[in-house]
Amino acid sequence: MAKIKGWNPEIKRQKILNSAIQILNRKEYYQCPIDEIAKNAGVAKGTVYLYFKNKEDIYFSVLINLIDKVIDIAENVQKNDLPAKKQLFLLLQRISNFIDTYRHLFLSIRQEVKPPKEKLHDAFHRKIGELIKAISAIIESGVKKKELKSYPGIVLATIFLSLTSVIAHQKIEVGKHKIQQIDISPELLFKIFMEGIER
Amino acid sequence: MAKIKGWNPEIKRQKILNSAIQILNRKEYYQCPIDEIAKNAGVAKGTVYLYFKNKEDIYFSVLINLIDKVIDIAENVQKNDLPAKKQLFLLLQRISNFIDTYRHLFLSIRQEVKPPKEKLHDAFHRKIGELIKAISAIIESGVKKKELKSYPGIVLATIFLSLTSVIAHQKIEVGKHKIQQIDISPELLFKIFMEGIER
Amino acid sequence: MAKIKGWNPEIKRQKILNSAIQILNRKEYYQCPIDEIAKNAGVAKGTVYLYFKNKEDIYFSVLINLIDKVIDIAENVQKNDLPAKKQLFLLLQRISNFIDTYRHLFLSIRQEVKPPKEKLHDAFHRKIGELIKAISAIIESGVKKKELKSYPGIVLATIFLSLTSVIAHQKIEVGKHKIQQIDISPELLFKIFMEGIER
Amino acid sequence: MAKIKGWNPEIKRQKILNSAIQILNRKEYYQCPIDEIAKNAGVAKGTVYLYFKNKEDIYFSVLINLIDKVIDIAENVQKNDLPAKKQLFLLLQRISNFIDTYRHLFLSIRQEVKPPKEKLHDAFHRKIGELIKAISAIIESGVKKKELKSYPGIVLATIFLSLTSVIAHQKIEVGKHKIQQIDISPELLFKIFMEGIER
DNA sequence: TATGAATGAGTGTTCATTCAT
DNA sequence: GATGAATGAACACTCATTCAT
Repeated sequence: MAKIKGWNPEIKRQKILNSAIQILNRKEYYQCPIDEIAKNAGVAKGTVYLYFKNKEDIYFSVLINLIDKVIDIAENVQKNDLPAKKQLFLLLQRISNFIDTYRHLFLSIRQEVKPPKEKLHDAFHRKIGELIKAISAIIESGVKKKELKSYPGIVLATIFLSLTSVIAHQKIEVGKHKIQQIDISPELLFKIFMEGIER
Repeated sequence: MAKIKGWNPEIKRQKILNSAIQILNRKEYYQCPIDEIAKNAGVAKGTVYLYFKNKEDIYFSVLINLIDKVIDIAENVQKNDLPAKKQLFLLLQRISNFIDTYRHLFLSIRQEVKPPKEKLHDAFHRKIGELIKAISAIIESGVKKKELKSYPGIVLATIFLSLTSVIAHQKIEVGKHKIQQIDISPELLFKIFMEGIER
Repeated sequence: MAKIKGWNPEIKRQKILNSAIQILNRKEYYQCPIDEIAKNAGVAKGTVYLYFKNKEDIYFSVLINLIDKVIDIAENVQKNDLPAKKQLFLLLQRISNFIDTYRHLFLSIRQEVKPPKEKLHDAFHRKIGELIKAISAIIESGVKKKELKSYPGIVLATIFLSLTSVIAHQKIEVGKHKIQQIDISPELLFKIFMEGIER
Repeated sequence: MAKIKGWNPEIKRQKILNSAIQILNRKEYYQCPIDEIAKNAGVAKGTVYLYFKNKEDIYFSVLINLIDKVIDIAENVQKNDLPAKKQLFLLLQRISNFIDTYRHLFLSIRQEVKPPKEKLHDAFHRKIGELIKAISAIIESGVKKKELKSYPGIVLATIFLSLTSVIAHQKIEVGKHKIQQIDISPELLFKIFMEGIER
């Protein structure tokens, strides 16, 4: 039988991926049975294995998918012809919003370190590299335009990314009350990143 | 009669804890069977349950134990009567060394977000609070002495802690080669934190 | 698509149930690992959990299944248009035979008292109620026809059921010799139930 | 060191036994850890093993202890020089009261059938035999005095004992309501045993 | 005699993965 | 391709029993 006209395996793959993103954003990896991801995607368990090699593959695909979204944000920000400083602040704000939705997974990205299976992890790290590059591009344009001090773009991008996790740790509720009373606004964070804390 | 002369439960508890620290620093929580932790500590599985309520209890005890070590570092640094700035830099260096040994677990600390059991997690968060306080103390003394700009100590401590994870992400080897070529030294990181990046 | 043609979950469920009946009839509940029940049924341990929620579910399902068999006996006996007295005797005989095969489980039925999980136990007790009703029906027809004294059917059914356990305790072998030399035949038991022992 | 004057191992044994009776009357055998029995008796776990060979030994000792109490009841009743019928009724009443306290264990006695270890079970069955004998004695005196029909005492005693379990099954609460509405009083039960149900 | 820390076999349950349909 | 029944390895946790003190 010929393929159904217009049938696209990518669509179903994405459906499963989106389901996985939801589930994995709620709980730890080991608390997310494939079956739950499948049901949530409206497909059978076996179907998941037609699109992903195994559970880890799903996991890293989710992370990569998420990083892609952040890369998109960075690239969109860069298209503006605002000053680099403004772009960077905009980026921080948008990532901050992004984190509101994907906090748990976002922190997973930052945390992921030791992979059982090399291949998957390599792809993941290459993707992280891409993200750093995308942020780096904004920064380096700022360096070029003398808006920013001339540190290597990659270095600053790495630090910038690290700062975003400050945002992610805000507003985490424990029990029924926030545990950290302080709210570090993107504005404040950005100011400190720009000006430092030394008098 | 009851307690055997010289028997000390804390010693064995610590032995198990140290074993758990080793194992949990190597792999994810769900990949660390209690049995492995026990064997590694030189005791039987059942013995672990004499000292810890369950696996989660071990996990959070490990994290708390680790945070305690960092708190110790911070408190020791503070005892010097060096300028706050120097203290802060010293702290960054020492945490950097600390991370060399406990990288994976250290990142777990930063990442820990969704706890199944409230009680354990509350204790964990209180401990994180203590750590922030300890770092904050150093910073506030710097603010008082006009070495640092007058931001709230807790805010800066939170950001400072976040920066340490930049260190943790350095030098992560994937496969047989570093994935990130850049090396962000504590010196560089500190300079940026102090002076900002804006020209 | 979904269900394979001819696949019938009831058949496999029953297969597992029958296996469980065999095993549980031989030893105490806590001495019957799920794994043994599974192997005996020719399936894997995991398969058991596709058909039963947990071990208790198996246990109560077994008991209910067994009571159903006794209810069937009672209902079949009632279909005869023999006098109630004859029916009652027939019932005693048939239950007596039934007990030969399911002695241990039959005594479990009588003994079951303290349930950890309400739901399962409720179903079990409802089933016991059904059995009492079925026996009661025979007795009440006898009361109506003035064959029997006019006690409430449920009362007499309860007592009747209790008498059957006299049968169950017969012929229990301990070591290699019967422990109770006496044999109380269904005939004798029935006679006493009918006529009493008072002179 | 000499034995402490008046120290009696039987006293401690009995203390443990009483504790075990309490615990085992509440839950199933397999749900009663030795440790709980020990704590409840105010001794250490190890101590239990100085007085009992293993858990089964405790269990059968408990049952035997309980049967002894019923034997005592029977023997006390027999000492009266009431008519056998009155004695039998008295016995039923007293056992009924006894059951109020030891219902769960009492039903265990009736149910116990398949023992893993021969020796312990033999002792148990011999004790059951004693009980039957004690009840039998009352009955046979009644037979001799022509109060009762001349069935073998053992047979009637066995049936009599079986009837007591009707009492035990009364008033069992399931959820929050009695499951069996009927209350079969000792009086009614006795009347039926005496006179039968045939018209 | 008494203790209770230590043991490790045992078991209920979960869940990633496979494969016949 | 899609399904979901079947599998069985894996693992947390319990608890009877032992034994050094």
